[in-house]
Amino acid sequence: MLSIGQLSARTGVKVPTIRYYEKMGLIAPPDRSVGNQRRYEPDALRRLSFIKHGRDLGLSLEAIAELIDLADDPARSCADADRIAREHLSAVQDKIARLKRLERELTRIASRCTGHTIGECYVIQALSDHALCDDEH
Amino acid sequence: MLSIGQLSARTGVKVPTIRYYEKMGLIAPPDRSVGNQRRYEPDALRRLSFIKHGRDLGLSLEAIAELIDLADDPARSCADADRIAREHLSAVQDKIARLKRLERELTRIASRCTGHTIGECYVIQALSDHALCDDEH
DNA sequence: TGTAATCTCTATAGTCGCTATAGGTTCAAG
DNA sequence: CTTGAACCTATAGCGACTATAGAGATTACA
Repeated sequence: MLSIGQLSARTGVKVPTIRYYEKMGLIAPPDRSVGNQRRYEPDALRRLSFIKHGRDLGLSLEAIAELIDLADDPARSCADADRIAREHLSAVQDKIARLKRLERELTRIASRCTGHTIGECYVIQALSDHALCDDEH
Repeated sequence: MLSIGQLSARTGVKVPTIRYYEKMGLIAPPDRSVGNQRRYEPDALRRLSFIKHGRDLGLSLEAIAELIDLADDPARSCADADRIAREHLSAVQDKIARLKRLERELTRIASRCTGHTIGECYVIQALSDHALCDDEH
């Protein structure tokens, strides 16, 4: 039996976050000690690690909840889990593409700075005038 | 004189967002019509476009507020504006690097799916077992 | 002038995924 | 038995909006 602090230390998920996951229905409410403190079965380690792993990969709690449902029923088709992963992958790829455009734009803006006064500052000028941009954003 | 709806249409910033920016102190409270509706000078177009442009580049409202302060005082050194842009640039670059690692991992996970049942699903297995991952995240 | 459609007003609550705080209780070690 | 750490609940805050409700203003047209 683990206290919430031990569970936290072993999974790297902070204590208030574990309680938050419980409230959100991602982990089952555990048994309590006589003094009303949470006591977890070792099994909780696996489930919480699953959640943390998904979060580290950037999945939403909603997506993770869906995957937990799936994982609990090994007979079901894998297609849904696959779909969730692929949808997330394409969201990540979109984000990368957008950030790369921003990176180009910011590099261009920052590199033109002549180091003098605001009146001549390219950063400010570029923000004031969209026409100075390389592409649409 | 522009109504808030006209200002919104011309800048692409939604009406409630304009009011939100006003409450946050990013734009000055405009004059009002007899019936208490906001009426903007054409000048507001420039300021709001500046804000929108910064947001599109991913700057925080705080950073934008700082830049507005700078822009209003053309005699000051450009160094601060340059610093803000460069700091943001390196945050963007960090984000790109992290997302690329996720992309690799997700691609790997999703591509191994055999299309059968959850019991064999690599997506679920990978989430359950960190040891299946290629790198730390 | 009337009326209808659209626009605008304020205030408040919700979004996401936590994190922080306050004020109290329980536990484990010495 | 005492101390100090860990734990409890409930609530508020973060950033940057978005949505809703219920009321009032403006505009276009007949």
